[in-house]
Amino acid sequence: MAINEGLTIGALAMRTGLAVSAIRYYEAQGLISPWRNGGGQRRFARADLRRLSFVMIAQQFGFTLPQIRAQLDQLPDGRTPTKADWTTISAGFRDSLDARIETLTQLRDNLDGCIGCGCLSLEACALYNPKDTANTLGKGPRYLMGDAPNKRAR
Amino acid sequence: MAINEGLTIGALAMRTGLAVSAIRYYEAQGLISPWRNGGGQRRFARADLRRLSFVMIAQQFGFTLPQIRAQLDQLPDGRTPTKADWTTISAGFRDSLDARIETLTQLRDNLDGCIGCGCLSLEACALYNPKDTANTLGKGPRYLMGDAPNKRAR
DNA sequence: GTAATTGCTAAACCTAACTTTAGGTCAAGG
DNA sequence: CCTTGACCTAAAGTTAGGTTTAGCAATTAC
Repeated sequence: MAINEGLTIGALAMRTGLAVSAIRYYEAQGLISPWRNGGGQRRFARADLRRLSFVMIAQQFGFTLPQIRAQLDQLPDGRTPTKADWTTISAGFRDSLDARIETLTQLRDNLDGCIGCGCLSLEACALYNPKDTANTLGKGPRYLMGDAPNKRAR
Repeated sequence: MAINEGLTIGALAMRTGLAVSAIRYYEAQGLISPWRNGGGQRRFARADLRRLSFVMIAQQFGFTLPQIRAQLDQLPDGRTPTKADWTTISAGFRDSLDARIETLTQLRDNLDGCIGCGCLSLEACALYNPKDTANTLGKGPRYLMGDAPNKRAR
């Protein structure tokens, strides 16, 4: 009943909407670092609410957990992050998001051309060499263009 | 050496850039239906080049294989698809892509607001209730909002 | 003081979209 | 004919991002 002992994992789960198991998983991935109480149970700082919020938003933006971790690692070490700290790392979203929107828009415009010409064929279609790597994120044939892990390297 | 016996899987792989294993997998998923030669090997129609092109583009757009299959199933049954057939099913892309661009744009605009106010907190941030389901596609905590498979339904 | 919650760990399971492996078969060149 | 390279199947492995299960410990409520 001590006032400042931190949040339990259940409380954090309720506040964030995340599953308890997800929070434990995020800890395993280094996204949060709770301390332990006398009985070995996790206790979380209130600032972790915000950290998890950041994680959830970043996921909607398509970032992977390692990428999100990299962002979070830029937060100040010893002290609780300030509003300004969060604003700084959030700004990175803006750029990434702009880039993704532009990529999609280009894709759409290429498609417009293709629908117009009816091509959709390997030889002629601009869609086959989109210069972005948006599709590398877990979708599609993963070793498309020469990044096979050990092909012929045996 | 017969001229019109169809493409081998290796030839198709080379022409599309896909791995042989991926092509077999696509057949298992019902995306293509090669016939077999006397020795039991797969032989593909030239139209399958275009089918696979379609698959690859659709993946870049974020469609799942079942969704792509559904699109392909709309192609005419007995005959080789015409330019017009392809144009028709490609048009569906356009709508989907427009929708995704708009979703991302809204997300970005919400973020702008959040960066401005510095909130990024659960209580106040508009980002926590984005009405789209873009994030349901294999990312993030999958059973966030009451669609748990058998929770408490035991 | 004891029962019901809640928490703990480790390991297994899940999905999508493939790849890899193992153990054979087919086809083409010399 | 015989070797080499392309092909075959079935099953297991891979990655990301978690969930589920099992068996046990700590907290909280009465």
